Amino acid sequence: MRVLFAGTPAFAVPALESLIEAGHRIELVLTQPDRPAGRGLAMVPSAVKQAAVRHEIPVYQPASLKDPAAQARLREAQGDLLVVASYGLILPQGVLDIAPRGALNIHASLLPRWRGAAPIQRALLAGDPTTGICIMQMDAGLDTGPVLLREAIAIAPDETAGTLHDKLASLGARLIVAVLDGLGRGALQAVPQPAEGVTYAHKIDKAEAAVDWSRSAPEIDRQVRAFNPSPGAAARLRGDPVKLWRASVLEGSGAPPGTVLRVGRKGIDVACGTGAVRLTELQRAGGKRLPVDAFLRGCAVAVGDRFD
RNA sequence: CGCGGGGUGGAGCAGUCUGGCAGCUCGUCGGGCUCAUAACCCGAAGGUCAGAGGUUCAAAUCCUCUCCCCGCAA
Repeated sequence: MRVLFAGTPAFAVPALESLIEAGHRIELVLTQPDRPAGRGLAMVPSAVKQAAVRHEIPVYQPASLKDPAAQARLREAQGDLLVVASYGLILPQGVLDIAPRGALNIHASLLPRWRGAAPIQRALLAGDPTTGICIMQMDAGLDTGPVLLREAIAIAPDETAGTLHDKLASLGARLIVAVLDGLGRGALQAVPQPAEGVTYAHKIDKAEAAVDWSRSAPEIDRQVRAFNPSPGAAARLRGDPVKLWRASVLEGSGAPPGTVLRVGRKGIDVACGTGAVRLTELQRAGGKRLPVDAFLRGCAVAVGDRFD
């Protein structure tokens, strides 16, 4: 099939590549404009753009798709189908209608739960036992269209946003190829989303990464996992910023939240509002992520110290 | 030119301000001792102090440039 592909971050790359591998012809890749990012604010092309360039596929990076000129450009590409994966721009109806076979979206949740921008992190933060991928037909709403194919996966107890992202990205890649195959044979039926169980996965705000020690240990553990590898659960030890990358939940203590209860090579145990967490991988500003024993060798932490 | 921290035996760090013996906690190797939850004692090996140039009697330390890593911000 002749496909127009719209995507931006790393999540969309496996889908793009498996479509290519399955023999579909990618006429044009839409991705967000290069942005100043990282230290020094150098202009950085999106992960999808980098992949498209590797495969020598034309790339188009309009600032907005409302622009008639942009829509004309899409029409010229003459795709049968538009495939969207984490593109990051709202598609006006005019764009959704641009390909004869419509527009499909790869969404990383079991719709209608976690419609929106950050389904992976939201599922982890909420402590969901499962999540998955839905391939849906796009309509004017935010992730509201009927679902063509869906598959669930379990969220492991030690799952992080990084591991879950990778699993879902490859699942999405597999399912989108399956859907294109099914469409070709007319073998798929779109199922409207249930009205019950709708939740929204709002974009992650950096402030949410700050650890509030008065919360329960399981909540803090989920926060650590949801924000690994980005942006990292942010804590302060004696006033200095420290990122928490790995933790586990322990029984409670009675000490004021944030108090260091024990320090050892197995971890730094810290009291929470309810229960306690054992920190096993952390990072100081300017330093790298370190397992707790290495961390302690260069940064003295004593029982009674406070995280705040 | 967005702001800032950093690169020192295999790991993590101190030492740099104020130039003057290469240091700490571990790891590794050898020995000893008890054989007791991560043991303890003794000893040893292992360093172009990121790289290049400069200042100096003398540079990890001061000056200039380059490379690499990271925190913040976006």
